[in-house]
Amino acid sequence: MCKDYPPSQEEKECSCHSHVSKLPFIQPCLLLLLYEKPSHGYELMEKLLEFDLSLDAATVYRNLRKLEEEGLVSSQWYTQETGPARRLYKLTMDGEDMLHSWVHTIRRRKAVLEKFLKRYSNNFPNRSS
Amino acid sequence: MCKDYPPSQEEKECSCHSHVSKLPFIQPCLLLLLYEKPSHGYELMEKLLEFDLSLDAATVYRNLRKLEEEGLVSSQWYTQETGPARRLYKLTMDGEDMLHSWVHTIRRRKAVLEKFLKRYSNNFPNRSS
DNA sequence: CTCCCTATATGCATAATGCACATATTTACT
DNA sequence: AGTAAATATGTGCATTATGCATATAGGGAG
Repeated sequence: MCKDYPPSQEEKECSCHSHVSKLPFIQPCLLLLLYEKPSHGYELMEKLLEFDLSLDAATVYRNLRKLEEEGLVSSQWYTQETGPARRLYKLTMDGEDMLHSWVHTIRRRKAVLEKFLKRYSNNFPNRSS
Repeated sequence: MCKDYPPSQEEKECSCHSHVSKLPFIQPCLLLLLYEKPSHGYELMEKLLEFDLSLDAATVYRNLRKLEEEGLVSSQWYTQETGPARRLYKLTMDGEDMLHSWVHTIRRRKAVLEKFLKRYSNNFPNRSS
């Protein structure tokens, strides 16, 4: 892994791009969902299904707390409605910058997957669906 | 994570697909490279750069040993040429089946990334490069 | 009164990785 | 000859991330 991961706000990307291969996809998904609408963990857990992400509650809550530690989201308790208290998260400015940064990584990652699939097709032309 | 990961040889895919998000990309890359040509760890380490994968030697060697435990590759010491002995790996029949199985996962993973990027573009139309 | 859904959180075992380090062979340079 | 560097594989250790189980608590349905 390179030294400057996660990418700084100045560079918007790290220099070696090695994290393309270990993309912790839940993080950019949370940032995008929170850009669209402030939300809480339990709701986000369900929305993550749209990105084929597993719905383990512990993982979602811990990732949200981690994003908050990094200053990418902020939270406050919300008890207006019925039911248990919710921790309502919203995206910060740094979080929005990080979202844009992630997009570069994800585009590159997509290109790598395409490269793999093309190379596979070259070896197995009959299986290229 | 679902119970039937990795996918069995019968099903070719697991049922919940949650591993799409945690794709250990080094494994399918090793299988594809070994389909193209039997090789050893040090050489594979360099070829993995083509797929943007970090070149930590320990990770490569340990993944190869793991693939061998699972019966997807086989190895034998090779001392014909000059230099230190090499452990020469080649793909097994099960390994080739697993490679085909991985392709389904990677295609789905690619579709998820495209879904993310499209959703991002909807939110930031000016940034859609 | 109990069960289930909503909502958040912690503890523990497991798995995977990065880095440092160890070892051995051969080549290249001084 | 001596020493550094490239080739080649491997282990040990600390860190990190995850899944699963569990705990807690509010509120609605039967």
